[in-house]
Amino acid sequence: MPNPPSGTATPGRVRVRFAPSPTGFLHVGGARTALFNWLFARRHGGTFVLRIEDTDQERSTEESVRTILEGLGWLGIDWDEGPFFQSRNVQAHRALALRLLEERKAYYCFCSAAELEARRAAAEKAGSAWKYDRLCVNLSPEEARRRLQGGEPAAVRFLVPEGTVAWDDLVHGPTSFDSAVLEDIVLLRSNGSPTYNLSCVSDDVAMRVTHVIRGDDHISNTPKQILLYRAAGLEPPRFAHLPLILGPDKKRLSKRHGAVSVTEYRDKGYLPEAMFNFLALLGWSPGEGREKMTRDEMIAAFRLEDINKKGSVFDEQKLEWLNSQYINDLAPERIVALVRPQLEAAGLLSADIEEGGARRAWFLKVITTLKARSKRLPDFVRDARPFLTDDFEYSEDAVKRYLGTDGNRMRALRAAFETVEPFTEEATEKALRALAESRGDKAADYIHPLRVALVGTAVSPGVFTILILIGKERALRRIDRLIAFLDSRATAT
RNA sequence: GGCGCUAUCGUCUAGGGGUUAGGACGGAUGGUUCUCAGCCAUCAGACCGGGGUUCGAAUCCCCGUAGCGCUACCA
Repeated sequence: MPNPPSGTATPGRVRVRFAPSPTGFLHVGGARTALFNWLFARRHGGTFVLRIEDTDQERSTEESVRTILEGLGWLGIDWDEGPFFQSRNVQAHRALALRLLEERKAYYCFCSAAELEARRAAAEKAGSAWKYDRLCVNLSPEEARRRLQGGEPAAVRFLVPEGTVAWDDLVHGPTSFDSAVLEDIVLLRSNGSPTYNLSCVSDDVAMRVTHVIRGDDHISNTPKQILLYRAAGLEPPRFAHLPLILGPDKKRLSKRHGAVSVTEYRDKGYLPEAMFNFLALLGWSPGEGREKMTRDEMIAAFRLEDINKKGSVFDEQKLEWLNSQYINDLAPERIVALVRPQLEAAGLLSADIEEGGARRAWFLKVITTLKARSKRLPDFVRDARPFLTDDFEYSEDAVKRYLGTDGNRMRALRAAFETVEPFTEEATEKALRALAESRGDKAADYIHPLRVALVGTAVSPGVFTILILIGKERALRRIDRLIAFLDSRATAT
């Protein structure tokens, strides 16, 4: 049972929302925002609402909605209400704008995009910062109505009142803006569609959102929204602005930094629990140097006050390390279930290693010996290959480093192994070492080529371990194959 | 340009008027050993700069500087 909410929460039930726009995949920044909202809601026994901000009809796609839901689902971030689609609420958004219009807190603006652009260019040329010049602010309602009826298109602008706008940001502390720096923002476009700030406020009110937790690229939208709440006579929610996730160049993480979509990380073989844990630690720390934590531990420890203000670089190496930690905790059965599709795709899946199959137990042993050295799921597929098929090559590196010019040692080893019974790790190791000693060689002179014979690579788990896993019969065949390879090489040169 | 936000090891961070400035990833070295990984041990590595306040500042204040974000009839 988590402790009662700490002082940050306003009284009453916590309601938060994640509001992605479906114009692409779920990127890690968005995922982290969702995650923090989720953690906060769970911590306070509140409600997590999912709202899809699809009002940009040009760029929003259903496919994108699907991948966002898929990404959240993969991470185990579930929502209590929604998904709601913002586009369904445009009537409410418009009604709010119309109400402000009625109360003279907003006004019609007939300036066309081209006129605006011209005036802006002129202002910039003159070296002054451009802000909408309020050309239409004093139009009488009668004149506005007349021009509207005459078919002239008009946008609705919010009349920004004078004064300062301040709020106590839950992560940044007291923050304020002079409203003089704000221009009269467009609420309704000339085609009648609502703009972001209007829709956002309208929906947050409708959904009774108590805490807006979002990226700090929204800090400059916050005063506009607070002003809108005030104009509507509504109490604004609390705001918490999260630091951005950065690429290695300290710029906001984007596609040119490589993978930014959570599904890409899934496909690269990261575990959702590792990704979740890693993302939670980006900008948040529970203190005490805790790194690897369960979801419940994170929920219990989560406090907005502990979120730091500095943007954090996404360090995939650390993600990989965390992932390896999580992989290590996984039961072999779970690992098999996770890599099964890739095994199948690689043509390595056979009935006898499936659940209930004759070699199931054996295969679980293979996975177990591979576990400690695996950082990502595909590592298993790569490393399990020589256990599942004879179809593998000798790596160039292994050949260069460990293969001599003739097969004599391997011939001797093969003969020695042939008589080892039972064929155990201890017995085979003893036989190999005895053989090496009797011939005045080092054990390594046999061990390394043997590894190449067995798995084709210069690196693997302990040779005797894999030797037993592969089994006497197959091992002898593979030694034969290496001898043949060595002999053909000898005659070729 | 305007406005805003930020500033502790390479990276993620803890700490916060008096500390050997702590941990994790990554790096280096050594150990285990048949390789690599793992594991264990050790090491290197930071308070952006300048002024204040103070007996004492990385910590509080101011001023710089730098980085980032926003500056749409996108969200």
